[in-house]
Amino acid sequence: MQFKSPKVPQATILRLSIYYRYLQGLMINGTAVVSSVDIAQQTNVNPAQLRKDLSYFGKFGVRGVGYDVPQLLRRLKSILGLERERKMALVGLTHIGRAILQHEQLGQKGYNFEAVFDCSPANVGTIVGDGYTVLSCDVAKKVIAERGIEVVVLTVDQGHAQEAADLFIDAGVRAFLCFSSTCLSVPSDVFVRYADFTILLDTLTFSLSQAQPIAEADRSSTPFNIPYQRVSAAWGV
Amino acid sequence: MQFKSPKVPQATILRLSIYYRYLQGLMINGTAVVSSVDIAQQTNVNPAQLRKDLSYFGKFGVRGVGYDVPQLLRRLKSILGLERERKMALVGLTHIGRAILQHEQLGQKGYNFEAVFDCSPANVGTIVGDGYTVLSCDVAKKVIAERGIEVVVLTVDQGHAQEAADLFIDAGVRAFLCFSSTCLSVPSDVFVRYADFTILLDTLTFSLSQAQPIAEADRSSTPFNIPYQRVSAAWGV
DNA sequence: TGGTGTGAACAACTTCACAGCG
DNA sequence: CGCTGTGAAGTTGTTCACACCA
Repeated sequence: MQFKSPKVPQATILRLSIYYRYLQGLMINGTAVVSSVDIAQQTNVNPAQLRKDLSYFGKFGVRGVGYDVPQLLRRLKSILGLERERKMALVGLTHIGRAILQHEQLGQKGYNFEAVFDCSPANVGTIVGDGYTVLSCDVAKKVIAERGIEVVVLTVDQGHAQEAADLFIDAGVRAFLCFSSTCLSVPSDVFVRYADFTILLDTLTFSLSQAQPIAEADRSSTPFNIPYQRVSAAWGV
Repeated sequence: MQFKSPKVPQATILRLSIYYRYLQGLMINGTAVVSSVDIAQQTNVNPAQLRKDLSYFGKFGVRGVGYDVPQLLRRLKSILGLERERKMALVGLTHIGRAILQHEQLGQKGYNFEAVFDCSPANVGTIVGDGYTVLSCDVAKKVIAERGIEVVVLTVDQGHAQEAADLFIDAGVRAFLCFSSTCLSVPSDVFVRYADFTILLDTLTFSLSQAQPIAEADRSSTPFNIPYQRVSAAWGV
């Protein structure tokens, strides 16, 4: 069944993940069938958008009826590559790093930490979270290879992100979730996603200051003309 | 100096915030002048993109020279609405919530927590982080108004996000940074940004599974044709 | 000369509108 | 009759290429 594989927008993948979460909820409360309009409403998306998103990957629904929840869930799981568990490492014992280690939902979703690294000698050897012994970055290459780690969650201190990324790229890691506000420079076969929420705060601040045009004083700033909010925007754009 | 104010892409605001961070770094190490090519390289953006982004808001550079770092910083600060400090509240004492409270960079950037709320009676009244007394959600309306809180960081447990959002919308809050994976349903004058990094992990997983087309077995999945990586994509799209 | 500013060309993404089918 | 699936139309966003100016 070879599709002619038209280009899949990046934003589609993001939305697929959002649909997936909503469907998991439906599954739990026993809903069997759902329409594109319903999913779309609950995920702040245009119904046609949802159908188009799915259409990139095949046909999933029944005309006049809707989508079978368990079946669509399985298909999405397969598309997103979530059938296999993913082995991750956390690098950098910051506050956020420690919090992420304790995030129960990650395990439920098939994301498991196999190692925790930190470069500060004070932390190496201590035990954190659910019984992880903190490893030195010196053994990165060995441990990454031995434990088959594919994804690194980078929660190092400001300014050490690039250095750490280089180290783990050298160790063979090709996927990074980066929480610092530095932009990483990486080879083109390495994937990076940025999760620095202070950037999102800035966009909120911008929206707020546009919304209440003149606060107190001179503000010669024209209220700039911003297009309507789209879903992808709320997610970092 | 009334601009004709053409539409500003949402993605532009995001990038402005990223440029801002890079310029702060330049400022600290004393660089006086910078070119669009340099900023663009360090932020993984096309130089024309950077210039276009700025052009929505005026003219900032000197032809043949580049941009004056302190001056551009000031202008960006003004555009993003960062001149005034922003009062925030944190809602939900989860692990991530506690970590964010301790995030030093927020204060440096003008984002200050004025209150911490939690609905669990076990937490109310305890002291967390830098001396915050945890407040009950019952007093939300009063406290929000009294302290002039504009932004709520929502770190409640899965499933309580909508409920909490409704409560604080009623209390007058118009900007939310939401860490749970639920999509909120809010009036059109309320701004929401989502910071659920598990969605980003899913997009990483997708990319990984596309990159190594056939892992072990049957996988009838065609390697879908994904367009090149763009900056906004790495930020959640 | 060298780097900005920008209209115009291009590319990506979203929405419409309706055909098609259960 | 209702809801999916999808080409075509429309909209938004990015890149090019070059005029312009210190």
